Amino acid sequence: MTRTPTIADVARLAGVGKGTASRAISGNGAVSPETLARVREAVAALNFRPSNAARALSTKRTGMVGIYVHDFAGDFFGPILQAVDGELRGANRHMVAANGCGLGVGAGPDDGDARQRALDGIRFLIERECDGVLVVSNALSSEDLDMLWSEKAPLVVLNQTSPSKPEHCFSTDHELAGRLAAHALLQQGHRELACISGLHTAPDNALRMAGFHAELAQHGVIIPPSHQREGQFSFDGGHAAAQALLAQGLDFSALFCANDTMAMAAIACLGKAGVKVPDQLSVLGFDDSVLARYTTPALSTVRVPSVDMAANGCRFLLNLCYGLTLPVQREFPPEVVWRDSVRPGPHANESTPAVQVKMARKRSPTFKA
Amino acid sequence: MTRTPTIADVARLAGVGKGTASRAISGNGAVSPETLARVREAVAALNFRPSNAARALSTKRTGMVGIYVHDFAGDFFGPILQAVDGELRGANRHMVAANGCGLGVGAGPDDGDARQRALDGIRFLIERECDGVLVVSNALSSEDLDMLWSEKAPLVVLNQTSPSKPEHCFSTDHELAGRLAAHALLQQGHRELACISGLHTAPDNALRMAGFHAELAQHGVIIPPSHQREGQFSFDGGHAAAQALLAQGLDFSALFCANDTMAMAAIACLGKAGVKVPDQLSVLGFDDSVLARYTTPALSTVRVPSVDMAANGCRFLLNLCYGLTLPVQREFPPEVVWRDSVRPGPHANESTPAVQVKMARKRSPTFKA
DNA sequence: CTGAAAGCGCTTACAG
DNA sequence: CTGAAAGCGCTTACAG
Repeated sequence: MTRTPTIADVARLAGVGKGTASRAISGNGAVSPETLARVREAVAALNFRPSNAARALSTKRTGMVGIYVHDFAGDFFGPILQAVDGELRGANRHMVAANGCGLGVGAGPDDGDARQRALDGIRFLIERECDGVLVVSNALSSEDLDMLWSEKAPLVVLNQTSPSKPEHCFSTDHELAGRLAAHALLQQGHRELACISGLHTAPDNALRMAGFHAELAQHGVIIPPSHQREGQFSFDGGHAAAQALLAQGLDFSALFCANDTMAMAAIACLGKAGVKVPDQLSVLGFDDSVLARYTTPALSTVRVPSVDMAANGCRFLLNLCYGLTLPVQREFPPEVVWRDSVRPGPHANESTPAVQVKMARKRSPTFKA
Repeated sequence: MTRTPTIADVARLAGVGKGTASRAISGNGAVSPETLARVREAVAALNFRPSNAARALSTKRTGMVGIYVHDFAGDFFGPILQAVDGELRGANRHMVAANGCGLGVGAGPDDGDARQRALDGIRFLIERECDGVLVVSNALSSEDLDMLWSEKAPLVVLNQTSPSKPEHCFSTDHELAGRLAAHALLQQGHRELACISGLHTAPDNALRMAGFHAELAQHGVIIPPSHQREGQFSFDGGHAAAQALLAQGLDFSALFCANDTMAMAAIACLGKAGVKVPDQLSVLGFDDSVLARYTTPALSTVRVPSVDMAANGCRFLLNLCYGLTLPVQREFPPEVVWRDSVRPGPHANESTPAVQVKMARKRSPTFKA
């Protein structure tokens, strides 16, 4: 017969009941050693693979967990997907991914609003019967998350926190990270600054920039509105923002970009305009993505451990969905990494202002695993 | 009741049989307009969503198609995943992705061999009951593909061709693309060259480099072995290769890199070493990935329409698996795109050699859609 | 056009 | 420890 074998075939060949075969194969329920061996033999002989659909129907678990990201391209998401897929396969589950961009042939990345696309993408995953879903989006409010948390699939959010379910959120301290960025620039003697922020609607961006400006203000430096631009976290946006900044004249010695993608584009723009980085202008990135080591010059940046964050969030979800007890960790401290794009600035010889960055560090509360 | 509604609930509420409700909901089979309306109402009232698991069990289709890529990160794969996901969602199917890197927590990208990981990843997708699978790998031989094609799920391969099932392969003409690269450099007056190839085991790399060298040879230029390095298509590899090249002295005027990732890393390496691109050295990339516009200087490169390729391959698979008739196209001509990293070389004033690149262009045979 | 019934391939109480 | 039976929620011949 050419038909794919079912568990009934296995049972028959092994000379046992279907129930026993099932228990032997799935490992749920006791079977005698001899029976187990016979069933195993039959499985091997027939090259039997249990049907996931049938299993899903009777157990009400599909073994798949979904992940929603805004976008599959980009240096930020790739490594996260990689990490999640790794964890899942390690746990013998699998990943189904959705993103907020592709919704049919004609849809470009920008039609419809990002929030609705995120909601749709996540619901798609839930309707497809994922046992749990991971979301990394910056278009969702706390209320949106609350709504999502009331649906049937367990959901953990990455790169964002929410007061209502802090234990389901895995994020770095973006505010602290922003302070670290400010501190880095100040410490190098820069006080005339410009910055390119990400999407103004994104919570991580808001926290990051708030921390950045707060730390600056604490040391008496403020950035005039004309020197604050928004670059939507994209290459194009970063490039345009840098261009606009440049058009006003180069009366600042350092530029902070809210992610490495924009920093790379800014450097490209600067290069084209003939301004040397870091000789004439220092630029500091954010994320420490794969790009950062290989821009020209190599990017100094503040690193956030996004891969760890994703891996741990995923393990937490796995524990939640399948009753596992994988180790999960909740601290993902940002840190600045120095490469070649930031040089000492005009105020480098003044006494470095004392910084209280460390104060801002707070231990996160302990949760039941 | 808080139980999720089943089709039986819908049927009861609509006052019809389960079979009728099923026909009305799925659209398979005729139903009278009135019945249809009543069923629709019931569906809406109960917020009914059919169970995919149950459907899969009876129809033997899961509605998911798998895609295997070596790696989720990287500027090449991201846009491909994006395109495939878009096509699939447009067709109301969904994507499950696997990659060759993550196989459990401890596994790094380099343990085990790439071929085995590709085979495992693809089988994983098949066992998970994907209705079809898309593969983009450069670690598989024609024999491997033949073996895979004998398994149950229809499989289409991207970025590679195979003689046994050409209609199931969607690729650009890598050999021609390599010729184009050579032509571009020659035409700009470069005759002393160096190159960084990708993985030597990868078919696309082999074709590309063969075309490159063949075209060069046709015009009397050959690259000494010392000036040919291998960079595994990665940032790190490209950087190391550039470093090795530089260590030998700068006796060449242009460098060809077999992908943009390596080109970006090479530029970074060059920059660190104080050699100016393109003033002292021209560099030509390959792919025209998202990075190419934003390196410093912006990268001249040969573009391969990988997104089109992925989208069309996916549509072909969709047609195959679900009997659809989506339009599919099979020509993905490479072309060189000029930006700022290549400048006229020392032989720019000599008569440009006549190039026969166009000859190499061949129409692909026509297949039944 | 419609309903009743069988079946898809597993798992899981329930008896023994 | 094991078998027989019912059930998971759909779809699809089969009659009518």
